Amino acid sequence: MLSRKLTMRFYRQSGTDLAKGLIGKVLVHRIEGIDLRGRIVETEAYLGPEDLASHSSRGRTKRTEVMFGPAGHAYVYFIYGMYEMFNIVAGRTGQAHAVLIRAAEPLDGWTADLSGPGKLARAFRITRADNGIDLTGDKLFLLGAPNDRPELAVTKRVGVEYARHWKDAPLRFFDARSPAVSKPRSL
DNA sequence: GCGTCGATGGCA
DNA sequence: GCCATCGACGCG
Repeated sequence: MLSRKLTMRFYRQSGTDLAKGLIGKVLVHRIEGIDLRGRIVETEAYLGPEDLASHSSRGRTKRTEVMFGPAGHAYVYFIYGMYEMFNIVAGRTGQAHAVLIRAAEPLDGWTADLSGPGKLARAFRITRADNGIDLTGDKLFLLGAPNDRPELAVTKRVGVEYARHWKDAPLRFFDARSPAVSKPRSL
């Protein structure tokens, strides 16, 4: 089956629906004529300013600016002094929904450990230089996978214990059959 | 196989 | 001071 590039229309779903919908899709980074490719197996949804776990809950700042923009763009930020995190803006413009890509399975015989958001971004060579780029372009983009039928599982998000009543929200999604999912498979 | 902890820098 | 993390280390 021919895989088509995901469109703006697809990215305009709510953060929750996009996070679910991205499981099984293929992430591609075209770099120096080589395509790095991985099958996404784990995501988390962040639901805008009211979501206390989302960076957008602190309002619109230089860092969070792209999250408030149109869907289908990369939001990449730096954390813990050494990791980049790759997110995809979702929903309607101004809604500031986003999906964190947490894990993937490497394709094409690529041997890389993509089990965790820090490791994934590093292996895919995604950095803050990619912040704000349009994911319907030819550099960094996603492909559909028509025959891929992941077994969807849900838990609370990782590392958001500070987020008060949002900390236990069931917004982490993963393919229950994938060995590449990062640590916890239940609450 | 667990829990704990240090690295390391941008951000509000 | 706090982090949407990771890997090294100590335990027994």
